[in-house]
Amino acid sequence: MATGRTHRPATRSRGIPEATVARLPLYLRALTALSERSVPTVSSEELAAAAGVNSAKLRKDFSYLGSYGTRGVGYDVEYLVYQISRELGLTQDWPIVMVGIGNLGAALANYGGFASRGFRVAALIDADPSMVGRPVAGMPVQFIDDLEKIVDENGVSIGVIATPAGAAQQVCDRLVAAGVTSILNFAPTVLSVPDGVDVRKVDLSIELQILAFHEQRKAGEEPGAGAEAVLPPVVRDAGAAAAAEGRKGPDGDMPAVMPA
Amino acid sequence: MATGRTHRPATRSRGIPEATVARLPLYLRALTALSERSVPTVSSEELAAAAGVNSAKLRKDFSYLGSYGTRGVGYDVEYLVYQISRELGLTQDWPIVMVGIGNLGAALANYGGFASRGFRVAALIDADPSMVGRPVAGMPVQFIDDLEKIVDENGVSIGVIATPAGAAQQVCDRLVAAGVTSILNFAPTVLSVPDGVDVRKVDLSIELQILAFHEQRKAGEEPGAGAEAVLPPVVRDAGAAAAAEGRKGPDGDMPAVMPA
DNA sequence: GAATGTGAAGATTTTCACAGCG
DNA sequence: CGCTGTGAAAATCTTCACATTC
Repeated sequence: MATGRTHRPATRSRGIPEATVARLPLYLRALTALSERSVPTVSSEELAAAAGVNSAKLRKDFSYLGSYGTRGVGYDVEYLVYQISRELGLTQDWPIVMVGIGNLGAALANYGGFASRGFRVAALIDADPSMVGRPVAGMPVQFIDDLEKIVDENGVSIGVIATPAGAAQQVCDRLVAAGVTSILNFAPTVLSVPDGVDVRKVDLSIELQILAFHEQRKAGEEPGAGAEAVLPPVVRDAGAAAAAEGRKGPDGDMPAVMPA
Repeated sequence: MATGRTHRPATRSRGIPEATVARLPLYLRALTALSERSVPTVSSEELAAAAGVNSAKLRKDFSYLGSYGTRGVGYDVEYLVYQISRELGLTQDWPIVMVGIGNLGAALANYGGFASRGFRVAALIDADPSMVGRPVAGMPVQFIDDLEKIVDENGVSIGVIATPAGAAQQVCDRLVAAGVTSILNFAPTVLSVPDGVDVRKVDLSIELQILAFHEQRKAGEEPGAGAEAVLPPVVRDAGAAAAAEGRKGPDGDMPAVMPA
């Protein structure tokens, strides 16, 4: 590959801010729920509440798409569903392949929300020969040797990686070489891809760690607030570390001994 | 509840920017890998590459934690592992409960990365009586009626929701009432929680939709670049919409007929 | 009157670039 | 000299507040 490396720093998507794009699916879901209840129109205030954002942000977001509302009235639900779907590319059919049909992969394959809304699981692929042929979510698992063929024949451009961390980069390389240009990565690894390939990662343990950070904060804060008794969790044996000389932390203090 | 509502807008965590907090787990993982390979020190450049960020960002992030590096040398791997772990609150033991042991819940329970690094699955809970007692990930599923008791007895402050969307808010309310103050939500719903409770959401289909957006972009762009043949996906029947009057989209044009 | 659409202000995040220390 | 730590600039994102339109 010539210029290829990680990330895509500049290529901003035709004016629509990334932060807005990330919220469009939220709006779409809220709108779909309204649509199913046959609600004809909705105000920015109501829709924002349903989507869990504030109304100014929602209106700003929509302003990037165009003027789809009516002043004094609100937004036409069906119309907006269509416009956002179109913007997100969900009026097309996106065949996807899932690689790595372990616990998580199988759960994802069975997950309904996956299959809905324009995405179609074209194939499930695994490297374990004993998995091959076994039906998961009503579809036989295929062997990884056929990955390139499967991608090619189905015109797949989106791949989902749910393999163990060790296999992820290799699988990723093969997917990319076969023509996949978007990857959703569930393996706890940083994937390196050439320019022009998008990677999104979903990492369960990272989310938990972020929560733990905030949770820790709460424990040391206002002892009256919060819900019920927030009993401070037991302090574990405290991992490992090297010898410190003249380090300064923002707390000022640090543990006198850092265990190895 | 008195003031309670959604989100927590102001309460910035003791100076460390949220964006930085979100990256600390990434650094930690990269550092842990280095540690296992017994690498003693690492430069911001190397570590940044391993974590998939750029080095200026990494150094800035670390500067919020304190001066933990050595100029001309780099960072002591073990020391940094310890400092970041501590900052994230991972030197404590966090008992968590998982509610909703369906496909996804079971997969999560089995997911190793969940149990590692300070998190301990204290209980698996489900509302389906036929699940109760069944062992999942070597642990018997408990009935949802005991939720409050389980949370209380184990001092749980972090809950994971992997129920169907319809049950999520109800489960959330019970968790919060029982004393849980951080929630990781896998159900495709916006959860409403009182102030002081953190919610993080992981949504598989949203991630896919964001990828689809970028994928759609690529198709309409430079037809030479990208990998191999990017065959444009088949256009589906195009969902639903209302009649349009004088709307203007940023493209100027829009479909003449919008199917209902 | 009601609610959108949006400039402008404010806040946060990223990047630059280099002073300062080992 | 090499690499960290960090002010300052740039970019991005959020919020305000109100003119505009139905």
